[in-house]
Amino acid sequence: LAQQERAVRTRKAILQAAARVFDQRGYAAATMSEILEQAQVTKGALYFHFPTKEALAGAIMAEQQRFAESRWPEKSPLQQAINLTQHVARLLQHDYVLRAAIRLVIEQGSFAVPNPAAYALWIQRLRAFLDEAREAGELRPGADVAAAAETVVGAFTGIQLMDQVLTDRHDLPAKIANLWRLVLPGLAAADRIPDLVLDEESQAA
Amino acid sequence: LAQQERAVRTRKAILQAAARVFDQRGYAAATMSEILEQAQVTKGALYFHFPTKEALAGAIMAEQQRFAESRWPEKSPLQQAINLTQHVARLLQHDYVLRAAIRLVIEQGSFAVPNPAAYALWIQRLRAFLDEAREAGELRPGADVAAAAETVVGAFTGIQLMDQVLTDRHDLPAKIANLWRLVLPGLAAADRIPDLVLDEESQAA
Amino acid sequence: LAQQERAVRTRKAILQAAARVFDQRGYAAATMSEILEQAQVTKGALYFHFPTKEALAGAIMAEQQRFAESRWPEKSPLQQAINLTQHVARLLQHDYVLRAAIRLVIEQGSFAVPNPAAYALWIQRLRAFLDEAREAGELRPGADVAAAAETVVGAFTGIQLMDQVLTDRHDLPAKIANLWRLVLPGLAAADRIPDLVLDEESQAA
Amino acid sequence: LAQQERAVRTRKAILQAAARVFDQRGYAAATMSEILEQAQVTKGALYFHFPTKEALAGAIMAEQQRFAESRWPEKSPLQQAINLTQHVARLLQHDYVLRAAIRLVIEQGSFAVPNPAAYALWIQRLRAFLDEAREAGELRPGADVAAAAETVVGAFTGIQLMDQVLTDRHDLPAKIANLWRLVLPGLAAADRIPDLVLDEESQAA
DNA sequence: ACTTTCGGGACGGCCCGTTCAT
DNA sequence: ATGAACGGGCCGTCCCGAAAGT
Repeated sequence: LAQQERAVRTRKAILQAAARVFDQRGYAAATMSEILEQAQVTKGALYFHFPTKEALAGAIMAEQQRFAESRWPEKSPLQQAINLTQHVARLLQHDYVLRAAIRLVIEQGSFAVPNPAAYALWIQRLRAFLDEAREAGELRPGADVAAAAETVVGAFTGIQLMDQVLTDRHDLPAKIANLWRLVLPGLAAADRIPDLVLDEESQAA
Repeated sequence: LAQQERAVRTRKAILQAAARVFDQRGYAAATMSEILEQAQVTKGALYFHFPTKEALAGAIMAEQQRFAESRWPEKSPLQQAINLTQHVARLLQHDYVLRAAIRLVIEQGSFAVPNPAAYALWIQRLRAFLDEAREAGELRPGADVAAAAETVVGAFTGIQLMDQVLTDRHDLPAKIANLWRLVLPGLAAADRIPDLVLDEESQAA
Repeated sequence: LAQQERAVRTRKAILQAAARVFDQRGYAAATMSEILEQAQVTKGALYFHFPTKEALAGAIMAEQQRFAESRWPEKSPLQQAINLTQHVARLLQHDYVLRAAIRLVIEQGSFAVPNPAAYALWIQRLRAFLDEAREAGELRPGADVAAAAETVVGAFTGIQLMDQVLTDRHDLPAKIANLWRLVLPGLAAADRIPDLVLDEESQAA
Repeated sequence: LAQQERAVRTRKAILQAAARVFDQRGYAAATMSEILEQAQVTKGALYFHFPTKEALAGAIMAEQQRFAESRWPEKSPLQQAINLTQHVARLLQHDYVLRAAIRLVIEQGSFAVPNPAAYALWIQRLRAFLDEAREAGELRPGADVAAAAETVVGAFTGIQLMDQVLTDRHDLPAKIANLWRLVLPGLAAADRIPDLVLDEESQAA
């Protein structure tokens, strides 16, 4: 049992080191050696926990689920949709596992059979909020909920990618706020827009 | 001089083969051997034209410029902005060089010093149209042109990426039309929106 | 631990194969592939023990130390100096590691920062004998011990090199005897010279 | 004819560039590209004058002959032998072609069939002086002229090599003077030694 | 159950000496 | 004398197993 505790620690160390390396280099350019080194673990240990490089990448992509589950009670559904994206935006600035997960999802096709599930997860999550919002009368009459959810998820992905090159993701929340500002008139009922908080951070400041 | 013509052909063959491979595999997983094979060219020929793998990637990224220059006369500036994105969307479905260029720009950071210029090129192009649109009174009063240009470029990048996994880019033009549909209410003067053609293709159909 | 015994064997096999190849081809023209082949070892094994070609060369040069330590009791110091050179001369005819070590030391400057230590080792060793000889009254009054040690080491290096081309080192001991014959009148007390054995081998014959 | 003049210049430029590169890197590590670059000549030009790398090395080794021919009138033969070595020693400090020639001769065996002629040239030259010296009564009675000539050439080779690592050949003439100082008592008639100048340079100072 | 040392071997990018059509 | 092409080979690294110990 003491054994197992160590094993858990080892596994975690590997996962985090791998996340760091995958995030920086991408799947193909990441090397097991660098991961070993950063995790302070030997080859044998790593291959006991993860039989192949691909398995390691898979484990990291799976971690993504954890992030999609956050929820904030009693807010308006539309605000919750916004909050979800801003929450993720902020996590992306520091959390290596999430960063790696997203990068790996994007690169998927190059090292494994592409799996839409990863995108679908976020699209559904967002769509659920938008459906609630429609029932709550927060949406503009003609809004296409399915299209909007998909568009926002795609847009988020790209903006975050671009911002990484442009500002190393320093102002990602602001960029996401811009996205919502541009999109809300086409999505939300006009009278609800003023109440929505697009960026909690700048709010606090 | 006849010689040089052959050289030009060789260079082109290499560039296209490289584009195909980079597009499919990404920079790191692409191998010079596969490029050689697809280009039907020998190692010596390749390394005469491009001293390193990185140089080859650079040359492909540079080709991007060519695509950004298209222009359609006499249309409204806003329509031109839309057309630009739709033009690129359609090219992306078939043109390997453009596909590779975009993929390489995204992956940049992993094999070279990240260079914002590539994004900046498209942002400026789009912004120029929006500025014209403002002067032509096509924009909604409060619209932030700079933010919109950046947002649209980022969004386009991500949507195209997502659509590659979801539908192998089969309905990319439709997805881009969705983007504009969602965004135009926040950007354009309300009375101009009905006149804009979001997707020429479906129009033709 | 049983494993480690195999590792020791592997390492030795590599070192000896490398010595053979370095001796024959020189550093630059030696290829890792030929070393692998001669050592009957795979690349993985080799690169586990020696991370680079340079490291392998370094390890061989280090082996040199071992050879400089031989000593023969109760003889006159001058005789010991002679014996040292003749011992090395004879080893050079058959011991690949020593041969390679010397060749690599000579070529040093072309693949690493030149390191005088290798020469210094032999110069000091010889000089120690000469110092003892002086105290034992074996030297000619005006003899410059420092210069002589250096000169003899340099001369030995060159003669061995030349003899390799001329006779494949078959008569190296005789050539070294010639060196001493020429040099002793300028170095040793005249009455001691007749007692010195310049070449044990021809003696035995 | 103007053509031919240019050809001569080109050939010379190649030879000197090659000398520089061979001297620094040795035969195997020298590359035709670096030679091309330093000679400011194109591939075609080089391969017109020298069909292979080996031919180029051969041409440089042949240049050596030129250096062995120097002669100084009216001096004692023994002094001329000394002067020859000192002359070469000083040339070695600056003349790339001579340096390269000697290095290539030493490395010969690795890229061509070893050819004793290169050593023989110098040995004979030196021996001729010593034979004259014997007739002039300058030698010690029992001196073995053949052995001495060979020994000195070998010694010179080694000392120059060692001094390159130790002092980048800065004090090579002094080292060669040391060699003669050590060797003369075994070679020359005792009463002639004081008149010999071992190192003109230090003499001048 | 977990970890380490040592090894296996395919392949990676690249450069090298050289030739050939012009 | 040139620019373009040739293709073999170089060093090193990569992902991974196997055998043994803890």
